[in-house]
Amino acid sequence: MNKNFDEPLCVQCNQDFKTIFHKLTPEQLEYLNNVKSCTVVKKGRILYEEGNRISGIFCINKGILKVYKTGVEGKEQIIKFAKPGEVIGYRSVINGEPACTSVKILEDAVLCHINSQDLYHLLKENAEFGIELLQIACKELGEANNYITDIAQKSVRERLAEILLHLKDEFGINEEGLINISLTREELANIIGTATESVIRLLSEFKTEGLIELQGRKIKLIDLNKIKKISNVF
Amino acid sequence: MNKNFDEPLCVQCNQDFKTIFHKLTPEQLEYLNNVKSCTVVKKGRILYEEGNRISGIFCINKGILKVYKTGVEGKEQIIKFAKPGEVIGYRSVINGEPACTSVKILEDAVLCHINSQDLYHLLKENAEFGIELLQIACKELGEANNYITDIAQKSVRERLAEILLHLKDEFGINEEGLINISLTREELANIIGTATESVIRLLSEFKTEGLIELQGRKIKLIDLNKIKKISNVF
DNA sequence: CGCACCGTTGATTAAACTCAACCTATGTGG
DNA sequence: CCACATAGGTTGAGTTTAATCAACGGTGCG
Repeated sequence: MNKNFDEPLCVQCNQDFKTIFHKLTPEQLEYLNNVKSCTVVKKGRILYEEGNRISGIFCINKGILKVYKTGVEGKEQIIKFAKPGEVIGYRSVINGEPACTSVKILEDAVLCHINSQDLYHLLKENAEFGIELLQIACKELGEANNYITDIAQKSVRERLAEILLHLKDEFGINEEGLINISLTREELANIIGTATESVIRLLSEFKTEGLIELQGRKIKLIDLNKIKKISNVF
Repeated sequence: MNKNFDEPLCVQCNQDFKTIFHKLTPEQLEYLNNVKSCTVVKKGRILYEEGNRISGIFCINKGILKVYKTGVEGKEQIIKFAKPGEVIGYRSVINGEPACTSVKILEDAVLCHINSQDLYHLLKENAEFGIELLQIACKELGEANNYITDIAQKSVRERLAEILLHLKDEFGINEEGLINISLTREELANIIGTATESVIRLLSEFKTEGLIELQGRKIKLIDLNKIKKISNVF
């Protein structure tokens, strides 16, 4: 962990990304700024693993994180990605349980750690903040429920189309129209719950059908309407 | 909606089931008792449907409810069951969104409705209560994440074994050892995300293998260890 | 250079879905 | 009271989807 960098200020970060902390009073935000501790974490590092006890939550100032579970025979299931402005680890902290997911850094990150006690201090002092966190949890819960229904009912082809649309919405596209996240074929497979080979085959099908363009790990969506149609979302 | 019955008292219900309200002060519990409105709802009735605006949450005093989403081509995906002491609908209320699930009464129920405003009143007055609700949401979120991993990675056989164990844990067994919930084969299929016929075939396989006994819709688990082994949970 | 990781393609296999038929119990209306 | 409709349960056959297995090429790195 490297400390030779400019620690982000909570006030600034909160403005840039609209975090869960935006209902804090200026004094509370200042408190948060004092108690947090920031670190730079390099791509490829594992932040924590399923089963670890974690001492607090992480607020992301920079980078992209992969949150995943390890299922049958070590196969990874990606639960979500986290990006600047988002917090991870709150589920375990709130329930006082070991982490139920592992977290890996996909892109060099700046993370701020907030101790459980400090988090609870804020939660008890400011009910609005609690409601804010509750809203985040409920949003994730809704997404999880949607995803359960998708995996249970849709074909791999439908799910891949849907995930491509999600990734575009979540990470946006660059000047060339490529989605701003680099995932291996295996990672794509581990989001939608299929085999790597199936993803490869479907991607090249999509490509020959003129729906997408591929540049290594970067994907460009060409025919959004057809992709939407395939994905079966309304 | 029938009003000719003894409305449950929040104090009593809270003792019997340890609800999310157990961190309320006696005064707040009395407040809750005054603002809630109770109804008897018969088996088979639909409480609300996906897309409906709901005006508050429901606390279950009696009965069993099925919470489900409607997926591709109208196929139902069961998200969870709710039983006495639990609350439903909070996700939509907290996020100010229409319901993302439908709810059907599986067994005659007594439900208490709490308005959004009254809920928010309590949330703002008592931060501990907010944390309590947050804990429920986080617990459900953890379960949902587990379930995503299961559906994505396990076979139908494994999932059926797992669900049977879950149902036993959640609803318990009667004097004869039968699990205390009656589900159609189709409903079982709609939990694990498979076809009705597959459930039927697997149940009769389990039966011939001596793992379970069947009495209509009631199921008795005989060889717990083997079922656990099949389910792949540790 | 040689190893490790990733991506790709083909062939084969297995799991599970779909379709169809039929049975039973239950309830309804004439 | 019977005839019929409905819903749920079961079984078999055939088909489809996607997983698995295997081989191979490219790339980057110590």
